[in-house]
Amino acid sequence: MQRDLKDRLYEQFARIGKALANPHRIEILELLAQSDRTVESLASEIGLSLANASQHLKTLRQAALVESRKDGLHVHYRLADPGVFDLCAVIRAVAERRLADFERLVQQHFGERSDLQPVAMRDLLDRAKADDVVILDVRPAREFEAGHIAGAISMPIDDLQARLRLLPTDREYVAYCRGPYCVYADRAVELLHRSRRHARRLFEGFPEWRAAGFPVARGPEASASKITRSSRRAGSPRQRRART
Amino acid sequence: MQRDLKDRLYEQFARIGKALANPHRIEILELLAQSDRTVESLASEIGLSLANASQHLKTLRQAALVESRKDGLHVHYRLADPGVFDLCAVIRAVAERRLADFERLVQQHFGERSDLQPVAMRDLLDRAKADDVVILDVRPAREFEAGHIAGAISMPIDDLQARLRLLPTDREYVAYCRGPYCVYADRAVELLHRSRRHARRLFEGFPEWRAAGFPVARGPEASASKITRSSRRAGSPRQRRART
DNA sequence: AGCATATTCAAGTAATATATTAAATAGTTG
DNA sequence: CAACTATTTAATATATTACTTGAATATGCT
Repeated sequence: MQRDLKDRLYEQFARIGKALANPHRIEILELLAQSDRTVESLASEIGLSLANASQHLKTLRQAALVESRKDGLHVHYRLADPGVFDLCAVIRAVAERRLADFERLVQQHFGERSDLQPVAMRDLLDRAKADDVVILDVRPAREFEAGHIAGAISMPIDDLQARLRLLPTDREYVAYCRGPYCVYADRAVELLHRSRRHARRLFEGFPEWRAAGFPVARGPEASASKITRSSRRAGSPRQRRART
Repeated sequence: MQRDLKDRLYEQFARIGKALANPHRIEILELLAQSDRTVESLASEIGLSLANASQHLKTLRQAALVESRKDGLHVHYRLADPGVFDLCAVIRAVAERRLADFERLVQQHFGERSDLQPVAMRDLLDRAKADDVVILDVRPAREFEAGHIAGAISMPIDDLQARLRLLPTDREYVAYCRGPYCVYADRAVELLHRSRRHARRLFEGFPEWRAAGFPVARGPEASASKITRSSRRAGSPRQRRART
């Protein structure tokens, strides 16, 4: 009964599913959720051959999940719709809740992270409004420029060590990166702790922040030199807020 | 850098994606979003051989999207997590917005539906609170029992014609079914219109209602005989509300 | 024009997925 | 226990997918 119609509708849904049926393609989508990228840039970041990356992108384009724009020699790919990130996010959520293998993997590699008391998005928003915290975007500059948490300062993880002296020691820092399983923010927090600064990471990454509808900004700007010392108690970090 | 970890994480995500890479498996998931079902029941509804249905269910179980429970001769399958319906919903949303083929298909088969002015979930909730409308669940009784919109009356589409006389002519009706592309509610509205009753369909279906957090109920109950005639103007349907 | 670079395309192969058929298992009924 | 039903498993043919390699295309630069 209506079999033909149903088959055709579900065939369309499965086009999306098929595009998500490969680990490298999901990784491509999550990278594109940070910023546009060229084929070569995606291939080298993920460790794919150029031809292979190009083929995956073709698959994704045929499923209408990405779009491309030609710019001279380069072809820039981008997500076709904010809903594409939702796809990744829901897959991740289900994997977290349901896949024992996934949980084990996370436990092995991020088990110690709970000691670092990641900050929730809502809490960060409140503290940012109170100008209570310095938000550090530790992703590559290109991704910061494509979109970042409003008020954040670009401090790519590779430059952080060299630029530490720009960061007053009496402020509190929250670092964020690409997502909950990206280690950039962990490394940043580690570096900041080593230099006796108070720092935590945002639990999520920028795409989750944007998807939640929290304030974002675009473009370069906000050099670290703008960070002022704490106006509250010069020389000593303010009391840590209680978090449960 | 951290390639090995990333590969393993994305491999897990892709397990979910692979499970969604087949039209019949997506259809199985959407059916299970209505109610638990046995293998045989799924196979016959979808038009699959038993062995084939069993294999698809095995795939879904290995991706931890469904669980099974043995009951005598039968094995009942159910969604493993509410997030699994979210997967279907997000895929559908992306298909609707991005796939031209899908849009064309919908236009061809449901193009005339906009004439019927489907009711939005929010509007239905408001009107239900005001006891302004009779909500008819036109899915099979089994699905109604597994969960339905709070206050709805079970009126399976196959019985509707025979039970029409139980429905006062001076009330307004909203019929709903499995989802936006299920035709049961369309047929119900058509039958009700033919018998000069005022009726519209809910745009979405029960799983969307539940996922939105609107009030639901379980179990049999609520026979049609409980429907009272309108207390406002006996004999004539009340004025239609303006909808834009 | 000639060369370099970025990307796509085409062909081939290995691996994986799908559906069919037949056989095996497990539980129920008489 | 035999007959029956629901489900799973196994075996197989076919189709699809993933990655590699090498060639083709397209653009920009000198």
